[in-house]
Amino acid sequence: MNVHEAIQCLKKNGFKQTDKREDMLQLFADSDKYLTAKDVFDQLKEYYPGLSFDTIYRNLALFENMGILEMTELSGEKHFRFTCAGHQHHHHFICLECGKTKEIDSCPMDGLMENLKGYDISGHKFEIYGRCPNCVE
Amino acid sequence: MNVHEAIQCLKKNGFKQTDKREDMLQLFADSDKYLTAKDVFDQLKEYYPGLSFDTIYRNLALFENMGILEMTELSGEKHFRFTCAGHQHHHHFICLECGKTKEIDSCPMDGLMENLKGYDISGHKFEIYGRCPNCVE
DNA sequence: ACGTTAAATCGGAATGATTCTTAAAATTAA
DNA sequence: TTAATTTTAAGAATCATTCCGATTTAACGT
Ligand SMILES: [Mn+2]
Ligand SMILES: [Mn+2]
Ligand SMILES: [Zn+2]
Ligand SMILES: [Zn+2]
Repeated sequence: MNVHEAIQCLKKNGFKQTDKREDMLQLFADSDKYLTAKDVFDQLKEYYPGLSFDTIYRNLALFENMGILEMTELSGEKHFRFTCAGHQHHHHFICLECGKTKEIDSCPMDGLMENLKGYDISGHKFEIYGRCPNCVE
Repeated sequence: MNVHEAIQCLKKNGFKQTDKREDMLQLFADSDKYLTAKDVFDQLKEYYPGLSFDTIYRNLALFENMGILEMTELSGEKHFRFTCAGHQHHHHFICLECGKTKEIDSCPMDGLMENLKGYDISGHKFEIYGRCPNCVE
């Protein structure tokens, strides 16, 4: 998924193409990082002086609903990143300093379902936290 | 860890034994569930009509600092449960309806460290979400 | 190009969980 | 009994997020 595909996805579902949406998506496309609403706001604010937080939150929620962004909650804040696509289900190491991620290709759910008969599984979360080599120096 | 041990842990560190602390701990000891501050408040409120939210939050934070409770954040709210001890590191299935947990004895970090050379790993989270057999009916 | 309309944005107010304050009253540990 | 800690009270503050009414804009048909 890239910015262009994301925009097409929006239009296909009756949502409008706006400069702010494009710029928000471009931010994520460029970064491979988990960003908070504030991160996004701060970066777009330079180009859109009158920017409202509502616009950020509304669009982040929209993008998440559309499957364009994926979200995780870290220390009480929602963090978003471009949805990983193109290969199989996987998980992430997340740098708590810069938000950068590294893919973990295995999924701990593999071979675990037989232990959970009778349970209705709606989701799972596997994340590794720390500092990436860059942030370690 | 049980209520008695938790109380000893508190006293050893200069904190006092109070009825409310005992009752809070007993709630967790009895339930094997993740509870929110509100859950705890609502249950204790019956016995302590003048109970303050401040007391709940203060003691939950204290218990967490002491390692008596463990915490996870689910949809923006802190959830606490009695710290699992007595056997090796493990993870949990968490029922999103009633908070009940089931132990998952494997850890997805096993054999994963060689993929993360150069990373400084400070933690990880593996949780499975859904409905427990009781809540499925 | 123009008008219509639904969608998007803005600015600010509201929300909800949590934390913090200060002072007085209650409880605990010695 | 005394001193230290805990709790209450009542509230204010914080912070991320959501909601609202008014205004602007993108998309579509003419
Ligand atoms: Mn990925
Ligand atoms: Mn356990
Ligand atoms: Zn980093
Ligand atoms: Zn359940």
